[in-house]
Amino acid sequence: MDAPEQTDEPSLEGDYEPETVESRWQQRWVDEDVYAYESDPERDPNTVYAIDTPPPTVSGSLHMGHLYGHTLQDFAARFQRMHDGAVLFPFGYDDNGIASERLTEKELDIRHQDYERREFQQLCREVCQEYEAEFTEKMQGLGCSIDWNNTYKTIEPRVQRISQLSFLDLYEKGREYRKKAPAIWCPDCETAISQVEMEDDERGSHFNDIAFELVGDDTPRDEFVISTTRPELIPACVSVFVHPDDEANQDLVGETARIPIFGHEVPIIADERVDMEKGSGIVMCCTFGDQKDIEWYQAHDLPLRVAIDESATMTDLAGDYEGLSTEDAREAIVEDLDAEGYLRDRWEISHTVQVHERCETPVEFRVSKQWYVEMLDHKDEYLEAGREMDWYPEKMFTRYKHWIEGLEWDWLISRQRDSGIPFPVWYCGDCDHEIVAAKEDLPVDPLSDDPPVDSCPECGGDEFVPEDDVFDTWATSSLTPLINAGWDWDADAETFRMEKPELYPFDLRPQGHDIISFWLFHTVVKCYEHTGEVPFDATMINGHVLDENREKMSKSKGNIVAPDEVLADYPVDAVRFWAASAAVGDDFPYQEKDLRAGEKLLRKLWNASKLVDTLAPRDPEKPDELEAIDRWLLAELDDAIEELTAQLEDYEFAKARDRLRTFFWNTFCDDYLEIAKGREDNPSTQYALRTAHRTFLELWAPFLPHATEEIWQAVYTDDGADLEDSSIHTRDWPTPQGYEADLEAGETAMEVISALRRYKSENQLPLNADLESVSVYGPIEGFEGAIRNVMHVQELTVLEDEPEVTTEIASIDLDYSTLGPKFGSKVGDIDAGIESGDYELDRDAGVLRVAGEELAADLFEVEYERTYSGEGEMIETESAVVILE
RNA sequence: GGGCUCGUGGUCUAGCUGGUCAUGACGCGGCCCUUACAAGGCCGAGGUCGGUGGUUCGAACCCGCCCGAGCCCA
Repeated sequence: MDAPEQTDEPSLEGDYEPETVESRWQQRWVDEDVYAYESDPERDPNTVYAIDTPPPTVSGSLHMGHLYGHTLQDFAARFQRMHDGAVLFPFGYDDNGIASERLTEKELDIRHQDYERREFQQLCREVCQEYEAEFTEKMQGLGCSIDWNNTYKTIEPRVQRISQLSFLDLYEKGREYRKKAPAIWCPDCETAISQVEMEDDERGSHFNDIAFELVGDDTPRDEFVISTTRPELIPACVSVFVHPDDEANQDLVGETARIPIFGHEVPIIADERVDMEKGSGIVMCCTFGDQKDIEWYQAHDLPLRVAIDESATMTDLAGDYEGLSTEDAREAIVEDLDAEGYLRDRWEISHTVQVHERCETPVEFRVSKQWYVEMLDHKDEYLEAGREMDWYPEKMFTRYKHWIEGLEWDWLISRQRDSGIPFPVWYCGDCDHEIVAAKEDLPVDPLSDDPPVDSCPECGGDEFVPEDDVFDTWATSSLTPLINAGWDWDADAETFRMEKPELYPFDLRPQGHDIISFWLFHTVVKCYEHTGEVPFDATMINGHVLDENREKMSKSKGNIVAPDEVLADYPVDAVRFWAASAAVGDDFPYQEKDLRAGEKLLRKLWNASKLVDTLAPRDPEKPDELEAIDRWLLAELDDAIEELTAQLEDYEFAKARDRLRTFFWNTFCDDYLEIAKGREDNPSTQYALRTAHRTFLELWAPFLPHATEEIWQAVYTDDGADLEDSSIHTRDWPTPQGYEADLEAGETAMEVISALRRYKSENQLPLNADLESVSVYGPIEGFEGAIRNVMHVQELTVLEDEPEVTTEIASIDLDYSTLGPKFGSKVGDIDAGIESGDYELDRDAGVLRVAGEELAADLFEVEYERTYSGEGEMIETESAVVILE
């Protein structure tokens, strides 16, 4: 076999070679800025389509989720670019955070603690650059129409400035506060973390039954037993709870208990949050064992007893156990309880504990000073904002709704970490007064920079303590629309303004369904508070890519499919065709056979293009009058354009894909092209062929950008034309041209053709075998030539009258949709009457009498069975009768 | 434990504002080299629409319960 020839120029020669074609176009699209967005603040926002893209963590590898998510966005971007003009499809790199911190330490063999934060961040930026470049290359290999001139990195100073501006704005609006409150805490990382960063893990442990004595003389009993997995928390015990319906233990309510070993006394309180099924039904409440302890602490105004410090070491409250780790203290306390007779039982269990997802350390709940964004008082507004957006699919709105309705805590935004974007805040060393940075100074790092004042405006003190916390990563990720629109503080005008106001609100927020409650929700909160506007017109929720067996891909299962491997075997366009197969929002499996279907389509498109090229000149004259068959094709094409446009506007990519494939493959290739082969010198057909072919390329362009570009450039552009103008992707989306045709006749003709094909197939005749004489009874006016030609019919007769047949009633079809409401429960009797033949058909009156009722003509249809008694063989189709002799 | 979503031939799916032969693709079997494409074309087989109870003249579709899967939150 010959080596495939390197094709540097687009051409229709030979077979389609995606491996050379696809990379060539990817390169040229980027090099020649085909997808560049030019901002014009004066532009009408309605003519700009802007996508707020998700910023992937670039130090990680590209996975199928990236590929799928961006491909969906690209369908929308490419369609909108053709349909409605300017499109912004930006790209964001998320490398602000612990992942890049670790990466930098590893890469440079350093510890971040040895550097000033600002210096270390500079090192991070340098290290991340390589990863960004690599990620960019991989993304460009997906063929998405991203504008690579419009990118942002969450680690860059511009983004730091916006993040800090956001903090200042919310602070000034009174939407943020610093408060001592319980927070989820990782004792290994020594930071507060959010709920999102926790995960469940199954761990071995022990249940310990511990006896508590009652205090006082006249007590209902001497002692009771509680069960706990965390005996080291008994020095932190602040109360004991009993369920109000727990009759067996009701006598304890109102009494006072003494804590063994430590001796302090706590009240016994009734509360319905007690789980009566667990252990003795009596539970201790500590500072803090779990989230329920926090609820109780808040609900019953309990005191704090902090026995565990930020590094999971016992405090002085733990008396003799001070300085021990929680684990050592647990063992020591159990031993001592046992020695003193308080330990009544102990057995091994396995249970779920909540651990920090990053280091797998079990979390603690600690009281510390943290920054919060107030949210609970604006829940209604955020819900309303969600309602104002269009949701694709609509059903996903309920997730957002339930999330907001279930919110119980304000948003904790401070993290005790080294890497990240610092809070632009200092505190007065004397009075703890909060001093925030001046907007024009941002970005600042309080660890390196001085506060904007010389003395505390509150007490006059001149010592300042820098805040060393950094923002939660979502505090920055939730600003992507503002980053993309260039939101900033205008010091002269003393107001916030956007560099590209025409983009905001954005047209589309794409989202995985798993992070609706984080990314989308937090973005709505932030942008709404800053601008008073809902940041998105619409949100498109994408599902997850599962493995061949419909299971979630995960490293531990080892069932991950890497995009690199897929793209090594299949053309990008075939992968895109697969990506378009699922309804937006549904999870769907990776299936290799679907990729083969895409490959077949590319081959079909290529081969059909070659055929069209041999049948018609590239730019034929438009004839004054089109013939019926050609007008029919173009009228059908008009219908397809109309439907596809509506589907793509509604993000119904799967429907659009199937509609277009069916029309292209079955109607155009199987029906029309076969007919056109016999009409190659006909100017009407030549014109229709070219019009349809150009239109098909345009309609396919959002789905199959590489193949359509290759064919378009090979056939319809002049050499050396500027790609920005000549690319198929910058053309106008097709609109219906108003072709009128006898669609019924076209449809009937196609039925006749397929009936003849079936006849040949069933009689094992070649499809190009001659048929001597064929008669047709049915509306095929204008299509006689086409039928004769494509089916090789020597003599075609159109019958004026129905052929000689003896007819017999085969069945009577009822129109149940009107019959049902009209006759209700009589329908059963009517059915039975027809079934048994017990009815009377009055042809003169046009009515059917059955079961004592009279049905008008519009309620039923009589189907006849025809028996042909003439010469030859009769074939019936939906709307025609065909006779072969 | 709570909420949301999903369950349709061997596989992936359409249909789900109720109307009676349930759509298409892949796979499978048979036939056909026809003025692009045999990696094509034509024909065919294959379904208790997860189970169950109900509403209705009529349920894949609406409602209840159960089973299974996924996501989110406890």
